Amino acid sequence: MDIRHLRYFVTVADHGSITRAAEELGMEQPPLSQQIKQLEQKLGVALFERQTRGVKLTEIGATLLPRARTILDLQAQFLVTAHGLARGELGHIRLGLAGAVPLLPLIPLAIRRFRESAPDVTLSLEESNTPALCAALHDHSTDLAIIRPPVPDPTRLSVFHLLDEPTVIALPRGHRLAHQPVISLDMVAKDPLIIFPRELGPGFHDAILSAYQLAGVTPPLGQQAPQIAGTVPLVAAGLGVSVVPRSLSQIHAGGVTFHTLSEPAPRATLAVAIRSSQNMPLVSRFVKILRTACRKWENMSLEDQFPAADV
Amino acid sequence: MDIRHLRYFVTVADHGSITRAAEELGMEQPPLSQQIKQLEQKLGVALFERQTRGVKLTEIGATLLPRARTILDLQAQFLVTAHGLARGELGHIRLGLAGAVPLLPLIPLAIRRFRESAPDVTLSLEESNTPALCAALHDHSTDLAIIRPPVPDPTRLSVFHLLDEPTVIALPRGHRLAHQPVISLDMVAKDPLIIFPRELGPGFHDAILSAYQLAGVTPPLGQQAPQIAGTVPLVAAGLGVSVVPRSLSQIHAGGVTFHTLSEPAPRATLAVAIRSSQNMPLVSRFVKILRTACRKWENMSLEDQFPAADV
DNA sequence: ATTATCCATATCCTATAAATATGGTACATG
DNA sequence: CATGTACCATATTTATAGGATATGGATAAT
Repeated sequence: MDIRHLRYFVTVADHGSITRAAEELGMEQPPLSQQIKQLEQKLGVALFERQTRGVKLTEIGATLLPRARTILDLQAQFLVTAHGLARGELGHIRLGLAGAVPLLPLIPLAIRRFRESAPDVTLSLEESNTPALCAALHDHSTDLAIIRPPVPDPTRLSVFHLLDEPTVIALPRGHRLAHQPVISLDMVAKDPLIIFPRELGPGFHDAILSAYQLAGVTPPLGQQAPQIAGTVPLVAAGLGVSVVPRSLSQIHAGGVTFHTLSEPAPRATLAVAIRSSQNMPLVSRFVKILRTACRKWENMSLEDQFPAADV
Repeated sequence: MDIRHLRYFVTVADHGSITRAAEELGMEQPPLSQQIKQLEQKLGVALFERQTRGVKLTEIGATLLPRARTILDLQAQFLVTAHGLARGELGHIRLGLAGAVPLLPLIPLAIRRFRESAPDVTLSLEESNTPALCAALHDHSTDLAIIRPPVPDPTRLSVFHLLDEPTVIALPRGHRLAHQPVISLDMVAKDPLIIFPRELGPGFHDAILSAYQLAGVTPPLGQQAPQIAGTVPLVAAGLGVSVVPRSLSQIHAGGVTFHTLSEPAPRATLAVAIRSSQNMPLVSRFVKILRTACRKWENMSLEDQFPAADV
């Protein structure tokens, strides 16, 4: 049996006439008669009762008709879904975000733009750390991840650079340098450095420590923060100072002040990673939107990068 | 697109290899490769990622796979259902019963036998009156009806005789003839006759009245009963006497006694009616079972006709 | 380096769906 | 009552498409 047979069956049933159904189907009457006959033979049942004027469904035919319709509907849905997937207009994307990434206004913006371009795509977000996100990509529990390079195991992953974000230094309220707009690392060499565990973001972690090293100082290590953005409250509590991506300066917890770092200053790099085998148009489109958004963003003024409403 | 394509798609996905899928499908590898390729072109998406050793589902392919499976399942169900309907092994039958018919042990027995022969057939019962049942047959709200002939409009209906049941006369407790085993109609000529409205069963109604006429008497008409079996409680209330099918003697309400009628006695005829256009094997089978059961039943002794447990 | 495995391409063949032509039947109409 | 019309069925031919066979190419295993 064939889907064509079902379509013929339904069309003939709807028109009550083989001749008219043939018109609708864009074919002649004799082949349609034969196809119906063949279907009946294959099924072993009479679907129609031949009358002098047209044909009429038998009871069995009437029983079978709705089932044939659902199969045809499903098949049509199948085609629509496939075409939609082909054009990246529907489906589901699971997006992983490295620590503190959502604080960068750029990212929510890109997500919003993507959802406008593909309204039928459902999106799930998950915030985690870079190594975990890479593992999630590998085991297919995430489709796309914005991470802080480098990735531990780049095999089977494609990584696209997004942007290098400047870092700032966070000082507690009342710190002796709280009034200095620009600070160099050697000026805080004696302040305990609040930093996140290296496992949560080896790239950024190492960037911070090597910047200290370049500055020729070795800070005492303060308490470990549970995540990248988690350093700010600890600074606020007076446990030390911290070097964070500039986007974190949006957090105004407990009078913490953020100060531009003079060179040598680490940079917080962001990249987007996907599986190399990934060829869903949805994902490619998301990556494209992200990259163009980043290019625009890098040419913006500081005020535009962090709109007043957010700062 | 064709169901065959879907079957190929699913089989290749299950085996992870075109070659092995081709074996399973009983065909060679090259045509299967081509069909998969065609399907991908038609859908506009890559379903598989060709690898050096076998093929692997793409993300889109994995999304589409379960949908393809459901379509295949539905199609298989469709075939099974059609074949089942062809053999009369499944489906649904709506059976209409005229008044007081279920009291005849024969009918439940036939129903039970039918359900044994076709366990997957669902059966719905409805008790009504003969004209209403015929109307229900015409408008397809019932498939089969056991009625009391004649039917008002026999066009497009086929009626098969089932049996002629003797009638008995029902007397209230303490009636002057309560001890007489055999009674003739002229003996109760002065007792009010409890009878159902003619609309509920014209055939039986007329049979009763013409029997009285043949006996040369015209009884006073008592209260009308709401249905055929509804006469018995009215007799029990002392409102008169009633002529009922013998199967009603199973009702022992309020000391009513039932007495054989000497000639001229009406007969309560039962028949089964179906639409003439009806050609469902299920229905034909039911009719057949009914008729053979009736033939057997007519040759039974009274004790067998009304088993002790029921009488 | 060689073999084996597996997918892709090319060509041929067969099966089947569709078109054309025609016949038969019941209902409508003059 | 005869004719015409509408509709389905049958027969024959044609074209298309799926399948088989043969072969080539790429990659991993020995």
